[in-house]
Amino acid sequence: MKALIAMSGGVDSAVAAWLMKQAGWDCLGCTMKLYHNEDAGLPAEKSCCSLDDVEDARAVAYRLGIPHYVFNFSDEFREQVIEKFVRAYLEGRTPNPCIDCNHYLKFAKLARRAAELGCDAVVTGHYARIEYAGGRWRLKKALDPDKDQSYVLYHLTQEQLARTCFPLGEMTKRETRAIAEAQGFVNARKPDSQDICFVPDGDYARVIELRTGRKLVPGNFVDLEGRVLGQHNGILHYTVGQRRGLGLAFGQPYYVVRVDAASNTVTLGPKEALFTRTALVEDFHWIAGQAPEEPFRCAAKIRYRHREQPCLLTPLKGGGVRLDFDEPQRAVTPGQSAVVYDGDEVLGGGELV
RNA sequence: UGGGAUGUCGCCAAGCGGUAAGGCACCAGACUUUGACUCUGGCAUUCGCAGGUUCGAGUCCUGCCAUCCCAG
Repeated sequence: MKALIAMSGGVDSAVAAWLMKQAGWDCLGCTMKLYHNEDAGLPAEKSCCSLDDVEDARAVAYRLGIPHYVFNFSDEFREQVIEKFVRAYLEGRTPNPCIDCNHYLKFAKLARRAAELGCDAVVTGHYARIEYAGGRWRLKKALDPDKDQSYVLYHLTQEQLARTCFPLGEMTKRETRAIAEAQGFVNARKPDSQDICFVPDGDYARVIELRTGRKLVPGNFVDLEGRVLGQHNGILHYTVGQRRGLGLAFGQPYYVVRVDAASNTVTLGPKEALFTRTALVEDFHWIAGQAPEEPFRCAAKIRYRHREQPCLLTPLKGGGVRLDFDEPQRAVTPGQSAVVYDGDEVLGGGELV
């Protein structure tokens, strides 16, 4: 059996490759070139596919004695991830580009490439598990709850799951690092990645300005009743639930409650104003392949770093879903993804409206 | 111009003779394969200005300045 290993240059995918090799697979390593740092006007460092990272991946592949390729997917990445990211912000939403990258690049573009190369499976360093049970493939949370990344994988289909391996699904980060250390991988102590890969310094607003050539338009901060509280620096600097950077003082912390692109307005309010019980999700993708007919109870995550919350899911006409949480949830944010779980299993997900 | 009130960190605000609370904002760090949130730490040698009383004044006295309110 032959596997194509997506090696980012980080420890996780390096160890994933090692594990596959140990399991007796015929391994091919590859690193996707997703963007050019220069596009963001930044030096080539601290990102998931800079030159250094490619070199790290290559070094690990060499050590494992497996071939290593670099695929230039920058066109697809720009069209499917960066442009969508920019569009979302201009419309007042808050995107999660990692989800799109998995959806369109790793498990679509890369998977097709794998097939062309005669590989039976695509392998990544994600912390998640895949199981076949009850007549279908199931995506499940990683055993290590602190590292679980199943949230960003909800777009996977039955066909993709059948041809994907997540060797780290039952590992803890500690174990992963220990293996890397034992194997003498150059990236054994490399820090975990963070931030958006194509926005290494965290200033996403600047990247958007740079890419659109659009000057940000200041507008009003308003309170829940519509009264003007002050001026903002352009809608894309704000996201629902945000506290810092408002520059306004009211005896208590104030947060962004809503961002409205049409009126170029950012609504602010106290913490209590952020809680809502109902969330609407559009274009819900069901991993099993088909949507249930009836409402049912489950648990849903509204953002990456949060524990799923119990709720009632109601399928809607048009492929969407309504989630009614048992407890009001903080900062339901349009553009972020809601992912639904049944215990350890990911049932599917979609974008919050 | 009379009468009243107030002037303490960017904003709000304790303090009432004993040597500047707190909140918000802001900054830094931590956390984090999205944006956020959160957490920890930092942040007025100085109290509108100038004198005076006192061992000692943001706190008392005098004058000035500024702002607000009510008169007119």
